[in-house]
Amino acid sequence: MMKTLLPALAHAIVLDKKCMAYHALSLEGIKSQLQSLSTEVADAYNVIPNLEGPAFFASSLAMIPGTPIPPMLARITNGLSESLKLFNGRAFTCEYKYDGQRAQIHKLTDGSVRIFSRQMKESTTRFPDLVNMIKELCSPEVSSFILDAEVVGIDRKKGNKLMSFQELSSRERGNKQSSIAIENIKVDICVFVFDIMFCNGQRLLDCPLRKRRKYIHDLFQEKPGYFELAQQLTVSVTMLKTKEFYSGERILPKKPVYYKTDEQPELWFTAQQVWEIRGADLTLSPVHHAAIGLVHPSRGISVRMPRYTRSVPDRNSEDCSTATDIATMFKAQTRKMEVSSEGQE
DNA sequence: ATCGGGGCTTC
DNA sequence: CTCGGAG
DNA sequence: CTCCGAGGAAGCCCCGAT
Repeated sequence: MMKTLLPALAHAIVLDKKCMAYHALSLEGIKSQLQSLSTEVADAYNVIPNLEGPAFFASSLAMIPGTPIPPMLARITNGLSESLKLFNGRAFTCEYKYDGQRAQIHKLTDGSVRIFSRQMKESTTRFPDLVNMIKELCSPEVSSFILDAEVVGIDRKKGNKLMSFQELSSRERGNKQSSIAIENIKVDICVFVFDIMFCNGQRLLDCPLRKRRKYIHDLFQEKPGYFELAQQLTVSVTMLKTKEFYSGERILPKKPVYYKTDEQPELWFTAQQVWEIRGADLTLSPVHHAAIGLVHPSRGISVRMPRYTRSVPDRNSEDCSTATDIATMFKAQTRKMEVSSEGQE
């Protein structure tokens, strides 16, 4: 109840001590003073949720690695349209919601690493493997930090397949005194880091997410299946409308037989929208099948560095570029060195 | 030595 | 985690 | 709208009964 009790206590103390010249203020003035007092203690609690000791009352508040901070929590919306409204047309970042367990990872100035749960309880003894990963993958110049991450169960024998929350929770717990034994861990974990709140004595919460992401990227070495940055995507409104459009019955249960590709995407859609794509070049591809057989017997043509430009509503799917069109475009472009060197195969 | 339930923690 | 009441 | 408590599923931990 810290968000209720703390402001109340602060009000009581200040009013009792008559620290401010309240008699000189209007009622509205007093209210506004108390309001800002509430904000101040709430801010302090968000950095030092531990009311013992002098740190909480220090004038310059700083996080202290080893003392967990209240986690930033998600808020539920009614759906995409409501989220969209909140961002009011601006691009925003989406992040994959991993189904695991929240972990606030601290590295202390003495070199030790400690893990805290969403409820700010210490869970270091449950994750000795995570502690080792951090020590291994953190740049030596980083003396202290606080990271926000999701720990997910992972099956390394099945191509790093992520496991369900239930499987992760079947992992041993350990207790305050003793860590679980690293040798007979039955559920491996991968850590997906999505934020860094503090690093080398510096509070980072006030700098943009983009920048915090870059800090993580620069200060840690990623290791697939062990320590990864959370997957994210910055989305424009055009893309979102496309995300809404391709839903429901427009998602197909399986690949239609007349779709000629070896690609194995997660979803298949009906062909009903024509998109304009801009690219740097057309290249011969061992993977993609567009215009296969027209410029090379076994290779198709792909777009190098493709970017979505716009959808073309006045064309239906039968009116998009054909294999012949693509072959013609490929032959017309000036840079086509692969053709001459590999065309003889 | 083994089992089961209450306690605790996660989501 | 979700839900709903209090303010 | 924010805060907070109630309540639920699932799993490990621990301790007392057998």
